[in-house]
Formats: sequence, C-alpha cells, structure tokens
Amino acid sequence: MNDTSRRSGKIPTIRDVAELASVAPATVSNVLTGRRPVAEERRKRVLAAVAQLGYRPNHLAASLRRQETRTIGIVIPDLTNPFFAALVHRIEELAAESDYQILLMSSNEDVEQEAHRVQVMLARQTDGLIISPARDDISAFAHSAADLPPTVLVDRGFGLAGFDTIAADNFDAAKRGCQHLLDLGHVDIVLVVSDTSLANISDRIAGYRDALSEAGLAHKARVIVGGFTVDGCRGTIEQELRRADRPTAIFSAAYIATLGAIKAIRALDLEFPGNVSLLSFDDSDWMTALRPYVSAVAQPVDELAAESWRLLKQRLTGTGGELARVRLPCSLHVRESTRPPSTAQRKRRLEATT
Amino acid sequence: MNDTSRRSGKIPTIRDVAELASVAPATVSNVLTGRRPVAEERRKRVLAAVAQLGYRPNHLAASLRRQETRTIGIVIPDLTNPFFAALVHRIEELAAESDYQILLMSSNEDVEQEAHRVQVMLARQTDGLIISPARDDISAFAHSAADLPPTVLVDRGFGLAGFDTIAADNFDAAKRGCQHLLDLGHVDIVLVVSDTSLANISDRIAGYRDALSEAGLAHKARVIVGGFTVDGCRGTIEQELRRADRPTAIFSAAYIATLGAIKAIRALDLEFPGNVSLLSFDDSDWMTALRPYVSAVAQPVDELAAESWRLLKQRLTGTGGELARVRLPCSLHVRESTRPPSTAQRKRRLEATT
DNA sequence: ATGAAAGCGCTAACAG
DNA sequence: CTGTTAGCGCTTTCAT
Repeated sequence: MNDTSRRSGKIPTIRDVAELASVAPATVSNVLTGRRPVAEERRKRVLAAVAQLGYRPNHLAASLRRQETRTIGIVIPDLTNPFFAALVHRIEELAAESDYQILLMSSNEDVEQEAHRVQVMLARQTDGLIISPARDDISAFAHSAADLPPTVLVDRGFGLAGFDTIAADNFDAAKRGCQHLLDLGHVDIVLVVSDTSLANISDRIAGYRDALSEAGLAHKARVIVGGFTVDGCRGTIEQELRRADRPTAIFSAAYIATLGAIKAIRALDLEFPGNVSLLSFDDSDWMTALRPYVSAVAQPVDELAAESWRLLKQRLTGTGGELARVRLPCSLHVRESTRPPSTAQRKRRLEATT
Repeated sequence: MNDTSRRSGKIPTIRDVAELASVAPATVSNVLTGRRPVAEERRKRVLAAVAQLGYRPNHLAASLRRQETRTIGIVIPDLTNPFFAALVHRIEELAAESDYQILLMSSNEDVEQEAHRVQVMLARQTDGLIISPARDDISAFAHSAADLPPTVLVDRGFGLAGFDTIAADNFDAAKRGCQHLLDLGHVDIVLVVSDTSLANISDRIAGYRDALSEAGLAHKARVIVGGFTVDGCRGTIEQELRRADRPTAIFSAAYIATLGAIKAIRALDLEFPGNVSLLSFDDSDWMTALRPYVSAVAQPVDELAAESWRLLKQRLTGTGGELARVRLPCSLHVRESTRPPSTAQRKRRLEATT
C-alpha cells in the first residue's frame, strides 16, 4: 500500500501530504491533531494521503513549535533497587495513559552524575521532572525550584521549598516497626542503616528512637551504619553479632541492609528468629518465599508513583494549587522472622551484662 | 550572577547570547559545540555572555536541525523483572557515557501496548531502538526492519531478519543445568516454564530435552506450564508435587517460576533439597541470602547490556558491519538447593511406579 | 472552514 | 576565522 513512500526513500513530511491531498499543510495538521474542524471531504483526502505515503508526524518539530515535549524526566538513584524499579514502572504506565513519555536516568547515588543528568533533562526541554535526589538537597543541580520546570521530589528531598514533595512516612513506619519488636518483648534492638545523611534514614532512626523512648528505653538505642553495599552492611552486622552482648533483634532500615543482615546471621551460623529476630524496612517478593518469611515494613510504592504523577500532571496542566507535601503510610507485615526473645537469648544477654 | 536572565523572565536563546557577545549566532554554536574553531578572544566573550544570561542550548531545536536526537528508545516487557531492570540500568549507564539518552517504555508483555509504544518512539525520532519484544516477532509493530531506525533485539526475537540480535545461550544453559541434575543422580526432573510460545523458553525446553536424551532418558521429559504469574506457577507446581510419582528435582525455567516453585514446596510442607531439588533459571541477590542457597543458572545481564549497546552504537555511527547474532553463555552456580536424590526419594518413586 | 506566512531555536552551507 | 542565509517540520496567527 505505501510502496510509494517506501520507494521514494525520503521520509514524507506534512507538506508532502498536503500536496498530495491538495490542501494546505495547516489543514493536514488540523485533521491529525483535531484542534480545528475540517470539512469531511477534505478530511478523507488527507487521511488517504497520509495512508498512501505512510506519513508519521515528526513529534520533534511539533514540540519545538508548541514549546511542549510531552516528555517527563525521571532521575532516580538506582534502578537495580526494586523499589525504584517498581516506582519507575508504575509512573511510566500512568504517564503513557496521558500520552507522556519518560526520559530515564540513574544518578547512581552520585551527586555529580545527578547534576549532569538534570542539566541534560533541562536541555531536552522536558515538561516536568520527577526526581529522587541523591542527597536531600537540590543544590547539586539547581539554585532553587525556579531553575527547573515543574518538579516533584519523591522518596527523598521531602519538604524542600518550592517543590511538591512526596514520601513514605518513614518516621511512623520505623516507629511502628520498632514497637512491634518491643511488643514482642525485645529490649536490645539494633537498627542497621545504610547512610545517616539521608533524611529518610534519619526519620527512620528518629522513629526507632521515639518508640524506644516511649517504652522508657531511650538509653538502649543503638544505630549502626553499613553503607550502600550489601557486603558493607554484612560486615558491620557480623561485628555486632559477635559481641557478647549482641542484640536480640535487628531492624534493618533499608533493602541492602536486610540482605546484609541475613548474610551476616548465616555467616556466623546463627538462626533467625531463633538467635535473633529480624525486621526488614522494605518488602520484596522473595520475603514470602524462602523460610522463614521475613517480617517487613512495606512502602506504598504504587501509591507513591500514582501520587507523584498526579501532582506533576496537575502542575503541567496548571490545575495544581498549593505546593503539596504528601506522606503516605507504610504497612507492617508481621511474618516469621520476628518472635519474642527466647529464654536462651535473655540469659545470654544477662550474662554478658553482668 | 545571572540575575539578569532571571529578571528578564524569558529563556535566553542563542541569538540573545550572540547579541550580548556581539557575534553571530553561528559563532556561539561553534563555541559551544566545538565543531569549528573560534578565535580565543571571541570565545571568551561568548562564554561570558552564556554565563551572564544563564543560557542553555535547546537540544530540541538542535535535534530538529541536525536530524539526530541522541535518544534511543528501549522497550522491554516488564521493568519489575530484575533481569530487565538490570539490563536497562546498564544500558542507560553506557549510553550516557556516549551522551545518548534513554526513552523508556514497558510493553507489559502486551503486543498492542508494544505496538503503540514503538510508534511513539518512531514519531519521536529516536536514533535507535533496543527492544525485547513481547513475542519473538516484530509483526506487531513493523512490517520489516526497514520500517525502523537501527534496532537491536535483545533477549527475545533472536535471529529475526534484518536486526542485530543478541541473547543468552538458553539452550546450552538449560542443557548444562539439566546435566547438573542428572550428574547428581536425578532421573525424574520436571521443567517448569512460564509460557511455551517464547523462543527463549522453547530453547530452554530443548536444552533440557537434549540433556535427557543424551542420558538415554528422553522418555522422562516432563514440562509443565505455569504462566506469567507467580501464583499461576505455584498452583501448577503444587499439583505436580501432589502426585504420587512426583519428581525428585524441579528445574524452574524463569524467575517467576522459581518463586512459584519455592512457594509451592513450602505450601505442601516439603523441604528442598530434602524432598525435592530445585534449580533456578535466573539468578538473584536473595538466592545467596536465605538458606538453602538456591542453585541457579545466571544470565550474563551486564554483558547482554554491553553488547546491545555496542552493536547499536556501531549502527548509529555507521561502523557496523554484517548484522550480528550474538549468543552469550550463562553461568551455572551450584549452591545448596540441588543435591543427589535421597534414598527416601528413590524409594517413594519406586513405590509410586510399581 | 481554509490558506499564506511567520516563526519555534538551532546549525549547515556558503560566502567572504 | 566569521557572518549571512536558509531551512529542519511543524503549528499558529491572521487574513480571507
């Protein structure tokens, strides 16, 4: 059918269509975009010409003219983290429904890469940005929100001036997680974090401390830092578990910390929850596969994605009101890796302390 | 410093810079792109003007003019699958090094969504495409390779005419996996697949059958189909495990099948490798966390990504030669979930068969 | 309802 | 080495 175009070799433009249909280029545009009405007869001629030539509108040219690309940029720290993968997946899905596309970049938790990537996004005229900043700070890539197109900060950078920001309620989630362990009778609970400089993490630390305080156990708080790698976390946790007064429960405050914790426990030939209870911040499909099922605090990924997109789209269409700050609740899934401390555990602690 | 631009309200263009620096727009372009030399003094004036105005080149306009977007489109079936997430992550990283950006879309294993997304990519003038097709067939989105910009097919659609194609050596990997189980002494090995219509999967089935044949056990081949969901796979596998003559080993030929298999085994209160050995096609970080560590065939994700990008870039720069068909070897990680059949297992089979 | 003309912001081609 | 000119392909005035 469109052999003609194929043979001609050149990609047809709107002018080619216009000539073939004996109408003005503007008319072709109006038929294809539906922005203005076109007489039925001419409409058909245009459509026929489009089909015959195999014409495809050049979105690039339209973007330049309209000053709108229908592209949004997403910058996240790490796509291999299932949390971010799921977040991006869902945002892409929603954006596509509104005919927006995604330009994706990973900062690899690196401020400089992040800065560079955001600059590229700006040069590319993305209509909006969804960013999960490497640090809770935009100074790496912009002076202020005014330097950027409509931008939503998700998961990190909560509350920064000038942005719609959205994140899980890390404080509350960590507090409830810790309370769960306290309810079970644990008193020596160590919190393992990746990096204390992120607000998310300090919120989790604060939630953990708050729960302890309310139980009158503020002095029992113990936070250890494992870094951004599984092996780093594992090493730190192994040290912790080697202490005579080792904790009876570990609360791993990040995905990699959970993997590190499990590996550390296994490396020392310990069992969980037998020798130590384990609670994970961040849930994953495998946590309900191998035994023991891992008790976990789950972030509402789909809702975070939906809300991010909703807010951004509002800004893009100018229907947004006040800047939003949204905290979404996490859910606690009590499974098998958390249980009351055994008498052996209690005894061990007692001996170590006296 | 660039308060001037801030106050003016309007985004500066190359002409504004040119005027301020008293040079021609083309000169500004030449300074910024480095495509042609510019006298040192004028250079400095231009750079100063750029800084003062806070000018950013509009990549869109440049793309339109140059007929090159430095954007590549990636279409994959599902970003929540760790394999694809890792693939995309790595490709993005490599592309960024060459100053290419990624337009990302998921087809959600759906041919129609895929078709639509590819059309969008084409309209957006992506310089190249990396696609992992929902079916091993491009007919959903193009008549032939000639309809598309330079395109690499990765993981799926291996060998399709007109494309550089690249995939793991699924046949060999499955064969070696099955041989490993045979070497252990297993004779009743069931293969669980998601969907037989994908070439990847039939290759794995063929590899499995081939290994059995070489061992003179062709008649023992048993392949069950669980579909694209974890629960579907689990259900199918549960049924299989309820049979009196249940297998002594399960080879799960896809990530979700592995999750399904583990859940099925647990649901029936069986143990692995005690009651049944388990070998996974596709590796994941958690498989070396919880016990027993899961023996797995690992696809060379990073190499697949690197090779995909290398091939695409060659095409983009016109340095590509013959169309390439690359098979990359998988690696077999023997861990704890596979072991020789116990005497109890042998006995059970014997009783069921007689 | 339609067409002509004027750009969106940039760069390649061509003079000088 | 530098400036001028002419578009890339589309959409939007502004007439008619």
